[in-house]
Amino acid sequence: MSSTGRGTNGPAVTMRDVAKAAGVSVATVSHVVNDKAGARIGEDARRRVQDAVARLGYRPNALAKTLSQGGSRFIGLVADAIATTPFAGQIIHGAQDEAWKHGYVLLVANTEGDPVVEDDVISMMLEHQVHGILYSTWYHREIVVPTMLQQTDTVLVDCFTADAALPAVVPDERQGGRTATELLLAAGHRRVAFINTTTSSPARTDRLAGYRDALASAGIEFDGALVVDAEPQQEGGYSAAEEIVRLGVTAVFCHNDRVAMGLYDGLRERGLRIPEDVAVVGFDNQDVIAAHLRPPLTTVALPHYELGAAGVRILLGIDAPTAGSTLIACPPVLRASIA
Amino acid sequence: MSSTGRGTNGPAVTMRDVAKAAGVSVATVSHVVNDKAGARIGEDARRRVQDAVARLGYRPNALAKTLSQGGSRFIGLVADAIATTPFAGQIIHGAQDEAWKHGYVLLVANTEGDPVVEDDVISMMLEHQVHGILYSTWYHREIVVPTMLQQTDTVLVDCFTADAALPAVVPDERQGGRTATELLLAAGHRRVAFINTTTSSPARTDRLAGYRDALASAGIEFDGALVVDAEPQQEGGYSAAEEIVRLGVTAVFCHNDRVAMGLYDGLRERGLRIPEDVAVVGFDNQDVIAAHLRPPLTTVALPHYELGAAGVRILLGIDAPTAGSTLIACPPVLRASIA
DNA sequence: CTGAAAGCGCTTACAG
DNA sequence: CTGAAAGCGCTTACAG
Repeated sequence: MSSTGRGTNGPAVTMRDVAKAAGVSVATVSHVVNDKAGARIGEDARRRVQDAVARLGYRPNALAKTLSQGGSRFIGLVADAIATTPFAGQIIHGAQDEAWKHGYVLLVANTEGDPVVEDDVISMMLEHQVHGILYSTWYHREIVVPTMLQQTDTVLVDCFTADAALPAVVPDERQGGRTATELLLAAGHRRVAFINTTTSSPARTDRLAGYRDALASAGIEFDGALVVDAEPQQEGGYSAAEEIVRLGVTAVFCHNDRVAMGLYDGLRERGLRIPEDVAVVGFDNQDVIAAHLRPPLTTVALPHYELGAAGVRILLGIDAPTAGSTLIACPPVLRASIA
Repeated sequence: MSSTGRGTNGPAVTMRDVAKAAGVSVATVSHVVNDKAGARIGEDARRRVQDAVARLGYRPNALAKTLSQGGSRFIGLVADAIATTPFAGQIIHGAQDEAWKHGYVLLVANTEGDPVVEDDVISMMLEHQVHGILYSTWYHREIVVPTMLQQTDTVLVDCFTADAALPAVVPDERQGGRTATELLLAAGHRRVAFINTTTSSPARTDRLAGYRDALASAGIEFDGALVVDAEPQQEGGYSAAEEIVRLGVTAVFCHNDRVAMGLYDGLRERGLRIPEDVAVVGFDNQDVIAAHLRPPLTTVALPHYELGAAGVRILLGIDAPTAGSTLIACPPVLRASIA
């Protein structure tokens, strides 16, 4: 790669070079470089080593260190869709911060859901001696894991298996649904519709349960006519507008922010104002959308960052995995779509 | 991590174990496992090794391999914002696909733009003996790179330095601007407005240049009154609507999709239909937005995937770096917002 | 307080 | 065709 102009790196300086320059053995260098507790090193030798390190620009070879110590400092993170939403990015961000905090480095790989790539990626990670693997999906769902994962510790992030054999950390959809609904109820609304998704998923089931929880707590009878199904995108929300108007509700909880965005459109087209005529709450807190709708959308956040962080905590044994899935709260994000 | 139920991994099986099981030396195992061209291995020995490998479930230790071979198979990718848009994810996706194709693995790290984290991240990568580093930003801009990058080969992705000392690969904003404008011109529009961003950047400068190029080629005189500046989000587009209406244009090129989204709103509010009354074209092809606006937005794509892929190609010396920056085309994405 | 030596799991000339 | 041996850059008992 001469064309790129490689850095000023001659043949890397090793611990032996430092030892020679400092007039000590490599063992001594190793001890001072790593601040070994057990090792009593003379002030003089220590200083000479430190000087040599600085002067030569010595940088330890992490790979060699791993080899001799056994057990690497890698954690693998496999994601199924890194390129479509920021969700995977948030999981990576949370996982990385937590991993770093404990001296671990993330080896991330994107599979786009391809099982063949998935196996390649997992063997790559295994060959790199990862401490364990975080297997993540971009939306909460049940999965069947690649069998190759049995060869290492793994924790599931934003997904889970039917038999709950693997520790999993997922968003608390039910609490999220309850929270969203309560936001509307707290503003005085009594007839609140719920535009749920047509696709079956934990989000569909549990957000509905949360919606019912909130109604029950408020002493409002559940009315099945008030929940309408729609595709989980803008188009779905837009189409649902007519039904929402017909229902004559004053508030609606949307399955996600994209649906809310479509609903805004449909409502506006029918002369309804948000939040004066109808209050709206979304779900996801999707960056490019929620904060920039008119009015800015009150919603409930999907805790992807925390999902990633909690995942590594469990993988490293810092947090104990809950029996079943570990639930992470979906916090409310208040903006202006509720009057 | 016993609580997680570690995989069925006893003390990893090594090449020595395989050698013993196959009744050969480790050298022989190494040769057959790596399919060494030079080495003539008897059919018999080869088979015994392969059997042992399969039977014991041997998996080579990539770290040890790297150590003995020198020069690792890692490429570092530092990103400044992985959690807000899918852009970084697309760069990662492209870089990973290309890296894998050549037997390299990506070590990705997110810095959220923090210089301290940046230095930590780069030293981590250096210690892991990366072959080189891809330094990327989530929007195209001029930067000054961390000096630590001098210690290895690096290529800039979606950013560049003033002195062009480092190879860089960036989107061809000018061509993108021209393409967007031409889409409108080709549909017969003559008075096309341009809502540019208020923030100074290559995108602002070069998309404008492209817009002028297109007009010039079409023999239309540039009219400065037709370019209006707005903040590069929905709010900016919405606010610009009034001016657009006043201008009486039949077409507008928006600095990005988010601006277009806001403009849709503002235009609709004034009773204008898209694309019948005014045709709109965006920029970015932002996943969650562009395809789901009403009508779906015709736009020009930011080639993040290609940026990442081209970056590794240059880093690996497969493609020669262009003097100055390597420009990647921004292709048009046709949908329904142009009549 | 400090060093010689063995070892981590692999590769690679070099012999035979 | 196959193996013994040295070496990659580090760590870690163990001596002294």
